[in-house]
Amino acid sequence: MALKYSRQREAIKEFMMTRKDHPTADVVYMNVRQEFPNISLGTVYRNLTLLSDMGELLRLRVGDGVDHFDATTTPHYHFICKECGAVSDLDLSNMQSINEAAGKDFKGRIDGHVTYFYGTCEHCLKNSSS
Amino acid sequence: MALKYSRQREAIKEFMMTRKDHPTADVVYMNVRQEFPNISLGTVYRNLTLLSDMGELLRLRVGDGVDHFDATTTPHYHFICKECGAVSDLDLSNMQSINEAAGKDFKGRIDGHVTYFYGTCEHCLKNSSS
DNA sequence: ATGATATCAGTAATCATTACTAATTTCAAT
DNA sequence: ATTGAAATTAGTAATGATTACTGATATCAT
Repeated sequence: MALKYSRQREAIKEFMMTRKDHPTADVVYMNVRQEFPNISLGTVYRNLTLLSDMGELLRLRVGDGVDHFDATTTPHYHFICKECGAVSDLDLSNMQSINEAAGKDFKGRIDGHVTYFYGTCEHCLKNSSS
Repeated sequence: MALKYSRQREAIKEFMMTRKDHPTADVVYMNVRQEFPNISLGTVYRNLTLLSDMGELLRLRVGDGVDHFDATTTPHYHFICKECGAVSDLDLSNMQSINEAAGKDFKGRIDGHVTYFYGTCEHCLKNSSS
């Protein structure tokens, strides 16, 4: 029941802290394998899920069919490039007001929202003009 | 290349028009089977994808791991109940302004956004108070 | 009617993720 | 330091949603 220390979990956590590009489980796996060559993908998934459940990570479902993970747990918004699929952070303050706007004329209770912005990233804009 | 009529596709389209609860492929399958007992799940998926690609349906990835489909293609927002998973429409006008707000200090181009509101639906609120 | 081709039913394959199991690691109590 | 219960792991199998394949059938312009 009690949580026990594990080197693998610590390595996953540390790797996530170094990344701001919201990697997928597979990317985490490939990278942590450099330190733990025998780590299994299941261990990566289990720990990413555990850390997400504990609130130390965010699990992002950006609509590409693969889960992304984010070590920045303070509320913020994300941008997804339609060209390359890259996920990046947006500098946009929390829009609590839209919860209330959505709650007008709605019978249930609205606790929060998830917003993803879509478009073309800086890098792909440059490439398409070539 | 040219699109040909098919009874199955028409039945799927008609079924989708009668529903406002954003059914999954499996739900469509179970229902259309009453009229076409031999229809296959692959046919349902292929047509739902085709109709989505043509813009006659919306494919919603609400974060529960299963795609939902929506015959209302005019822009609107959705609510997902955390208790029962039901997906419903919200009467909320389009918030184009948040695209511009998000675009401040952002180097790429933002074309649009997807927002899902989460909470507890009217029905589950009633049940939890028992 | 006929022929080209889009679509179908049925089934197999794919892909991300989760579950299972025997072996290993952690860690509190001795 | 040793022990032993419980958590964690590596490896692999299973799951579930979706897509791809294939030979047969339906559509439709000629």
